Amino acid sequence: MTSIDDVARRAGVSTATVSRTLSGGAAVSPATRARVIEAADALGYVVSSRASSLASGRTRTVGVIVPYLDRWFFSTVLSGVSTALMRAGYDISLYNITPDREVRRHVFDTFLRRQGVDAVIAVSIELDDDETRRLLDLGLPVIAIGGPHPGLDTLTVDEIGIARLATEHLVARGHRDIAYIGAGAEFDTDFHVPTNRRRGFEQVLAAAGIPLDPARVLVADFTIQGGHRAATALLSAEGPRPTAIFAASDEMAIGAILAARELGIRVPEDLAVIGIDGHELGAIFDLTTVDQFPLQQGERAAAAVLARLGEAEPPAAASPFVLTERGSTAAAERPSA
Amino acid sequence: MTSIDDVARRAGVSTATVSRTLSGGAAVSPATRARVIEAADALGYVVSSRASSLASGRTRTVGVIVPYLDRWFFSTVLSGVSTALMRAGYDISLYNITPDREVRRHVFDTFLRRQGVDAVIAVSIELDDDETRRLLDLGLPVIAIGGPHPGLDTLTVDEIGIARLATEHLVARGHRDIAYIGAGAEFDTDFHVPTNRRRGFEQVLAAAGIPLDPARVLVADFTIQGGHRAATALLSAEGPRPTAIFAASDEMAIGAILAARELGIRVPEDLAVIGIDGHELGAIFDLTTVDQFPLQQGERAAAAVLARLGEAEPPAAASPFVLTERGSTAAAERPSA
DNA sequence: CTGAAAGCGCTAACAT
DNA sequence: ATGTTAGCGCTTTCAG
Repeated sequence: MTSIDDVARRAGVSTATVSRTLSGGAAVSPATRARVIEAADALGYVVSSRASSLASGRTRTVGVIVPYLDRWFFSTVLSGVSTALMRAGYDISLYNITPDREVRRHVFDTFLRRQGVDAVIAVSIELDDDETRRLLDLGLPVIAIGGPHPGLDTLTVDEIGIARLATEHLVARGHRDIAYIGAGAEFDTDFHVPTNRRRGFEQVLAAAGIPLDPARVLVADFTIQGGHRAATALLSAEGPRPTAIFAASDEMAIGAILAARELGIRVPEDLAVIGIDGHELGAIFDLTTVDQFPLQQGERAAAAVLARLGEAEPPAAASPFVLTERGSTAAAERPSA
Repeated sequence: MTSIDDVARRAGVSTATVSRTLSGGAAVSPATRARVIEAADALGYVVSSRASSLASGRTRTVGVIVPYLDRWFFSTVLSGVSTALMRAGYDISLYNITPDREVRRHVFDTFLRRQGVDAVIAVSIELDDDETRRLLDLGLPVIAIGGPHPGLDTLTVDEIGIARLATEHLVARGHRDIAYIGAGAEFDTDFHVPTNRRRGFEQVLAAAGIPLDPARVLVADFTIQGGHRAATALLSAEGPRPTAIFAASDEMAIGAILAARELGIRVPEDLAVIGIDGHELGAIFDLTTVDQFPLQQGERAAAAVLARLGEAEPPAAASPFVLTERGSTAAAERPSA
């Protein structure tokens, strides 16, 4: 391992000058700078970030906490975070926390603290007060995606607005018997379940004077399988069928479409389906969705962190979302009562 | 930030003793040990791993390189790696490399070297000779998943065996006109494309005396969309249709099933479909597959790394795979000529 | 079994 | 503009 001393010796300068040259900041004469760089290149020198960080206090590493690695939304956000952080020359320390309290505490109390990260990004994690405090106690910039997180710097999308947009799309097409698949009234502490989506849904129904039948609100876990299960139950139940389904994630919406197909229910003629997210599979299922650009959310979180670290401009305040209209909500043939 | 000095002072011992106690290794009298631990707990002390690693040379961090973060196989493997490493108290430094040569070099030359990792795990990455050398030059244990990687310690599944198993399943059911969707003859340098799967497929056909029509070999990118596209082309082409499709990944197999459904082709009556991987969506599509347990592959890679670091026993040599039979390959009604 | 002391490789004053 | 000199917080000989 070639060290800074080797470079200094070869360039005929002090280690301080090498450090100054390579860290960019301080003033170094063009001639010396050239010599140092030549020496560093020749020797294939790369700073040891642990030594550097021990001396400087900065690690150029950000801790990223995610609740799931193998679910589309989270891995897409992570992908965005990774790209943006790497571009800025930052390393990422990855922590996949589980619902297990033990594991979570261990991450907050041990991993994060010993590793010495410059900041942390918490992706859609439901934190209790204690955990929030521990995070804050790190004394670092903490950016959370998907709030609300009282006390934390949170990057939110307008969940209510998204849900309203989707619901309005359905209502505008004449649907009055709309089922909702998403988070229930209860709370999932494992990852942040946007109850606000349900709220937006309810607001629009109320505004349109449509009474909400509690039996039309189904709980599922945001996966294709979960949506499939919920929709199968819903669509094969006795009594009148809803004319539309609003799923709080595209994956559940896709599950619902699959369930409908299996039951011989045509989408969109017999049933309109709309989701949220902008999932890459949306196109193949011709799914209308409200895209919330998870990749960009990750990039924005990274940008927010870099801004807090003085490395960049803060990103724009609000995360965008747009309605992507596809075939799953084409005009219904069987408008409801 | 409370440091080792604080703990030493409070326990009335030297910092050396604190270090010895907390690192487990050396002999410390029970009485002192108790005092040290009490002091450390009381102060909420956590070692600074950068200081520790600077002094000891060990970082308890392993670098994990993946080609994709947002594809099921890779994120599932990563999930397994993460779980196992975390359980062992190791941190993970995540590097999502891209096809871009620049980015890749930067990861190998700069990120990995400056960060000071104890080992690296390369998940299904196609490395050229130069990159392999750079990795080896790190002087660290390097475990690759999905080879072959000449020169690297590689965890492989028996790709040929997997493909043979899947193909034999089809042949045993009377299929003689089988299409293959997977890697083409050419090479994808971005991520490791198991050409061996095609080879296993061909071997079984040859053994069964079934000539392989080159038009039956389609190239796709291992995604649902890719499989959908390839299968749509295949199934809507002029001339006789194959009676079975062997897709080199479950995602492509699912894409094929979706394509078949759209074309009104019944699975499995008109078309049998088999995939490889053990994808979580397999059940919902009633897909027969050869499961290769990606989560466990990740865990095994982590175990292999820990073994090389002297932290555990090496995992068993061969990665298991099993045929999971579902409805997509139930007896065909239209046996081919 | 425990302490003293010398670094690990770098950065950041402080000089010059 | 550049060199000198303290450390950063820990581990590890080396003594005792």
